Amino acid sequence: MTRAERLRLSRRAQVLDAARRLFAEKGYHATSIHDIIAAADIARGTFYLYFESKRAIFDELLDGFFATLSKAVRRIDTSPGASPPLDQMHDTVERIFAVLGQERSMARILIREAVGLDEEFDRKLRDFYGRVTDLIARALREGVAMGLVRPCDPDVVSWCVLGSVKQVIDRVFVDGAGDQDATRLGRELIGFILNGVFR
Amino acid sequence: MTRAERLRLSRRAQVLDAARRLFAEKGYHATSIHDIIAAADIARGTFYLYFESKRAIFDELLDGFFATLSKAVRRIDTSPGASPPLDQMHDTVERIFAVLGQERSMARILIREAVGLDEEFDRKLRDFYGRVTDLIARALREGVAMGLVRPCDPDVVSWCVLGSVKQVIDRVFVDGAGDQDATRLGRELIGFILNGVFR
Amino acid sequence: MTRAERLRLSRRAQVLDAARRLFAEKGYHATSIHDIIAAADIARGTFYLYFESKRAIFDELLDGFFATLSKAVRRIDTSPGASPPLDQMHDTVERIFAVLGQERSMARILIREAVGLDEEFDRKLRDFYGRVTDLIARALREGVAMGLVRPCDPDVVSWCVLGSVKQVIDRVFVDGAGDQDATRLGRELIGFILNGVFR
Amino acid sequence: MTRAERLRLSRRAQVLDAARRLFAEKGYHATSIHDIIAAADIARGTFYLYFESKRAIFDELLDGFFATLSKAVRRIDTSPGASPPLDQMHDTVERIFAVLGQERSMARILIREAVGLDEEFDRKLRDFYGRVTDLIARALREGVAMGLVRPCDPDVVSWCVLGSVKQVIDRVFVDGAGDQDATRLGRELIGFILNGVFR
DNA sequence: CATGAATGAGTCTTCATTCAT
DNA sequence: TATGAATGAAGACTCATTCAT
Repeated sequence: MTRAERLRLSRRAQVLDAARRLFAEKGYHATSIHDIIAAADIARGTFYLYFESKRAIFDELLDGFFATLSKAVRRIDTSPGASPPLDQMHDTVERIFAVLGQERSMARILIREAVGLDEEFDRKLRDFYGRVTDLIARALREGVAMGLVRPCDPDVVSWCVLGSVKQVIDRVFVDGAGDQDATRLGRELIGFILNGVFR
Repeated sequence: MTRAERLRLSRRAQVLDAARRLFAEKGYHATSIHDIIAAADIARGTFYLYFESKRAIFDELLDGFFATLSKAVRRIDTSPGASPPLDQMHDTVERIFAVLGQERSMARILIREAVGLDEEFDRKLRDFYGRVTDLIARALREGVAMGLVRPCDPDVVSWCVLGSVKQVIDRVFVDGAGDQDATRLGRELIGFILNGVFR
Repeated sequence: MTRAERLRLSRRAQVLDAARRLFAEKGYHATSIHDIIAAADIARGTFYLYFESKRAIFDELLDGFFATLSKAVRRIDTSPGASPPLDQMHDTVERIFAVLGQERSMARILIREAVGLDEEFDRKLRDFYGRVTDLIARALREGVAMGLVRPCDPDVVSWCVLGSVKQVIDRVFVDGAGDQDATRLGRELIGFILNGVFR
Repeated sequence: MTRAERLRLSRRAQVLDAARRLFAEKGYHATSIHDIIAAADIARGTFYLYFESKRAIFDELLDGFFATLSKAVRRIDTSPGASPPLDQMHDTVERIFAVLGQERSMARILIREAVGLDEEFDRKLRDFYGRVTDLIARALREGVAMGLVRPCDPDVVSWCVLGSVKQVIDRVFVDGAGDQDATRLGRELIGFILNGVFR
């Protein structure tokens, strides 16, 4: 990598950083290009050298975060040698919480700012969450087949699972409801998902 | 009520209707006053005769829907003569689904467009959902005391319950995932909330 | 005069009154028809029953005040039996001050609000002040002829006289510089006009 | 100064120029941003690049003119070696007339358009004229002490002096009463101020 | 006479994007 | 690459005036 390329990359990162902070803080619409270039300390034209538009930079932030999150969410491995499904579930939840805890701005952007922005973004969100619920539903189907999971509509239940996770994230990482212990939260969450509220 | 008053009301309703449809369709920001008055077939000034601003009309729509929804959500009555808690739960879910089914635009506005609009709206949403989770958490505490509900953190679990409901609503009434049978959905949802996924 | 006519007149007066107060207080542009009808406690349409437009009511106020003021300003009578010119001058100044003292709102409107409103008003003001300076210039010419007034350009000096009077009015009746004794002010003013500043 | 800076300055000047001309011609309220940008041949946004608002540009014009005028008005120097007070007075009047003669638009704006615009502008005018009358009153007091000026209320007389000057300016530079010889006008004006009308 | 709902031209201002240097 | 001056479409909102009742 040449020096120029490295500079270019750092410039990009610098702008992305400023944008992420601002989008999380003020929201997409309330953040102007002016805000971003002021925070990144670059000229107006320079912004458009690295990004096509305001939308594009938001897009990139979101896509990057989808990728990060996707890595945290793994399909449950039910092959003989794998660790117990419950442990895998736990690990996924912990990985998700770890990512969100480190990138609260992105958590906020994902949960608050990207919602209802426009059709394109709505589609992206739907796709991402769709991939997640597909994983969950598939796991549920396997679970049912194995007799571990009670008979249910795996699709509807997968939405419930996703909704539970999202709402906990919203309260904890976006609203910032107290500085909760992520491990305990994960245990409560998984406890609910597995057992519901009944004794 | 005089004829003039009736006219006035219908005018308001006419504008509110157009605004609701547009906000749901295109989102808050993408909907301009121009769009609203064109859809309502009134003059620019007439809009401001009935509403203070674009924000104000959105506010009114949202507040009205909060009121409607609030009526659907009732505290679970555990006094001797009351019907079984489970039935009450079912009824609440059915009432919510009924309201949302009839007012899909408002469902969309609530779930998509009002999220992350600005601090004022965020506060409103937080307040509304806060009231709902308070009701749920209180019911859980009573349930625990009565030995019906397994020991858990009622707050976290109340978020999970809310999240489950919201996500199902999102998929069904906003994305419009097939024309699902509301009663069946309610049963699946409640099944999950009560029992989780475990057999 | 019929009862209806009397009512009509009082209505007019009521509106004129409100308008005068508001124009003096907030200025022509900052005063809206809404302000006027609210203050006069009449309906929007009623305003246009009595006055053609916002401009028209301002016009009427100004014209009325021109008439009142014009009555206060009298040509100096140099015929044999008349009272001394100096006394006449004094009397005119006192009459002007009396009118302005009673109608401070109109004083303010005349000096502040009517200036630079539009060409039509500028012309009206020019005409009024022109009539006044004509009177003054004519008196000066007679004075020169009689050997009372020093040789000078009567036009320029008439402007100076008018300017002196206007500025004193501005300071005293518009800015309200202390509650000055009108008689003393008049004496100082006339003293200056007659003798200038030299000993 | 870089080329860019020079360009920037000339742009500003170009806009200021157009605005000055328009404000003088049509008045503050009748001049729209549209008029200004059309006259200056710039885009709407460009205007706001250089000026915060319509008010701000008017402000700047007025402040600049106050500064120019203030330089023309000098305190009368009565120290031993100074030129005769009368000559100094003459010089000040000539300087004022010279400035106004060259900037008729600003003369009109000062005398007509800035009057009664709003409280802020009224205050500015009052301050400026207040500084002028303070200078005059102080000179008068010294004159009285030196036995040159007849005993009088220096404040009231200072208003008269200001009023005389303003009215002459109004007639000559704003209404444009003939192409008067400024020197002669100055002499007539000073003659009046010093001696009044009496022989 | 009185009303006040309705009108719509007109205003100021913002801001994402372009492009000559 | 980097700059930032320039652009102009688009936005929300005001208010004098009209007219059907």
